[in-house]
Amino acid sequence: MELDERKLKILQAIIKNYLETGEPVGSRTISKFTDLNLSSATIRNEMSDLEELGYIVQPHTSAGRIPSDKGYRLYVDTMMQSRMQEVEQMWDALNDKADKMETLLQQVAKLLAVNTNYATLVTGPQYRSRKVKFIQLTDVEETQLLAVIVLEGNIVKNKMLPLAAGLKKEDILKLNIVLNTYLTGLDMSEINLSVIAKLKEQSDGLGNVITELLDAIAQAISEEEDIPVYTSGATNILKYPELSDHHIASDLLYELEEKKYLTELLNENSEEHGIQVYIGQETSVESMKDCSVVTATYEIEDGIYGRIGIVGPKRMDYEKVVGTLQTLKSQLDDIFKKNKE
Amino acid sequence: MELDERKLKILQAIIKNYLETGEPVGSRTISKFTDLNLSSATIRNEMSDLEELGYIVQPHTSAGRIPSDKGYRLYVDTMMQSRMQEVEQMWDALNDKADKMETLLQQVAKLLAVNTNYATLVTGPQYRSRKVKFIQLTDVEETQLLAVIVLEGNIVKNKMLPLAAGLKKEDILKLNIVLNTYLTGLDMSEINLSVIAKLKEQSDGLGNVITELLDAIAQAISEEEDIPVYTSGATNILKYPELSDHHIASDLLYELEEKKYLTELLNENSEEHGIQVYIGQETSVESMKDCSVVTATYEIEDGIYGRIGIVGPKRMDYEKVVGTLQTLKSQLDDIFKKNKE
DNA sequence: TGTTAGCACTCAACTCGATGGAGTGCTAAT
DNA sequence: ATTAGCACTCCATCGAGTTGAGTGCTAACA
Repeated sequence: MELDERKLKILQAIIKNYLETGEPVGSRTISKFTDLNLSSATIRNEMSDLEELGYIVQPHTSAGRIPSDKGYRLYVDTMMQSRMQEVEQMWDALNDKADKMETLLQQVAKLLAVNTNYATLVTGPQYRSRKVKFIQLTDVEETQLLAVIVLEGNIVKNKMLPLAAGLKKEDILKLNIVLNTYLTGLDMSEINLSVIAKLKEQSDGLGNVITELLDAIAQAISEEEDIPVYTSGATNILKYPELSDHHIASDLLYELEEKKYLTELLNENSEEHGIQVYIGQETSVESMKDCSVVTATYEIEDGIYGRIGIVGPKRMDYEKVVGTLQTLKSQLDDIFKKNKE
Repeated sequence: MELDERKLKILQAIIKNYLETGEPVGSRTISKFTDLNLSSATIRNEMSDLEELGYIVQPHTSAGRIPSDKGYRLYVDTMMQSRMQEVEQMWDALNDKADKMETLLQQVAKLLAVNTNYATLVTGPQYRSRKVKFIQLTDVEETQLLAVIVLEGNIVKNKMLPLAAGLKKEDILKLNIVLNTYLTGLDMSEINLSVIAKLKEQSDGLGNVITELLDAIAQAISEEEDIPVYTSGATNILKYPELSDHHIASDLLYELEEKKYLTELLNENSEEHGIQVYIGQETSVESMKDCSVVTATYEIEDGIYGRIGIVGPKRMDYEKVVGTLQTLKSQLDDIFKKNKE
């Protein structure tokens, strides 16, 4: 059996209708809903075929049909055209905040959640390992030393260290020079014993301070390694009856709060930079088997990417979601490109 | 009518039992449950009295009784003794992370949530307005200027500024000196026009940079003004049937995610530094009228306080919660005291 | 006078069957 | 190939009846 033009139209109509109502849709509805001018009986025959082909399923006999994962997949793959959205306010709201990465991304997540009524995810940049760009030591008070470490991508880390007694201004100055000379451009794996030895050698008598500093730097770099995931609008999922079931909702909300497996999900197919749609079991995350997840990749710097995504019911408005993600993606790209200039 | 010894015992038994089961408790249960050796009929009479006194209520005729807000209040006020808890792991887990405020507090929230099975809140320090302690400008690259601003309480803020062309090393050095000289020890309200004028006067020709810098400083200070609230274990509330009702849970989870009114709640009675218990309508937050909230205040620095709290069903294990909060509070106090030394 | 046994009464929760409606599959006619 | 018609299925809903927990009241008892 083939999936001809008419079957496709009917399938499309079924999915569209189901997306709106959330109820199984019957043959009579389709008969009226479409402009095909076919009787419900004919539709029934076609629907029977579509079910046999695996695109739709019946929750139980004598109920209407709902799309299967395969049906959604077809819909997403073939029928989706990007729609430009009325997301002007997004742009404004974003530009306001475009300086502090953390706040920005949290803001993006929130914005997206408000606009789509789904739960949203945003990850920061996924560096493999950041390189040190700049280090600065300052004595803030008599007893406190402030270490500012700037990493690749202008990530700034601070660390307060207790100031060893007897460390003079000129010692600090010297340390600054030595540290910058030997560490700039290196990442974690490159700061090995020989580098450390050379550092200590060059900083006569200040070896113990160096050790502490290196700890701080190591911590700063490794802190960035587990990429942060920002979520928003988690409670939106309660708006969809099929997800607000006690057990499902509980698992989902927990995952969105804890973010244990979310990173895995967002790292999946990370070589693919377009828009990804995971339907039902296609996700690797157990708690999301009744949802669909749509993600997009944005570019922060050359070769460094982050992701934005939304989590919602299988019957989500794919067209709109994809459209929104696309515009948001390109806006983020713009912002980061501009920021770099 | 008086609340005699026996009535108190019965009330206590009712509450205890209700805390465990979550079900209205009847006279027969109490008759067996307590060691008073009274028949259910006698208990019934006493319960009738207790209801008249307002300590317990019937959800409907022919149901058992549940504690009223007034009943809980009495219980909390009179019968609660602090219990030292098996929270050794807490201490360890906390000490590991005791350097970065933000992470620490998030960690505390999580720890508390895991230990109590309720939703938890933690606020950072509530300064009125922070004073500037130290400012440092550095040229990280040819085109970028890094401003590090240290505020009272060792809150470090960074801001990247585009570097105006033609700004020389010695200009930056000069700016550093001028800024520190005139701004150290001032808070937002004290940086007025006359100070700004003096600054510009002292930094011949670099007035426009100053303006930008002051913007950055203002932003850094005001960012701290809306105190951050960290939450964890929000999904725990779904574990309690009386809160997992669709509407209630949805409102609660939303509030815990958005944190709109939480700050208000945590600021309430902020002059009172002990443990606070809000039962039902006693909270100012609408969405929490079916919950109880317990908060404790901890000290970060002399006169500067933060708060930890938990949100759960009215039938919460007050004894345990208060105990846990107390030990956690004193541990936090210790950590910050130590950090200061 | 305080306590208790006994009984009638109440009410939510549950079970069960009947009903109705939405939807299907099949068949025969067009 | 399409359609009208019909029997059939199954879920949702509603109401009646039942159950059980719990109360309030009264009368008897220590």
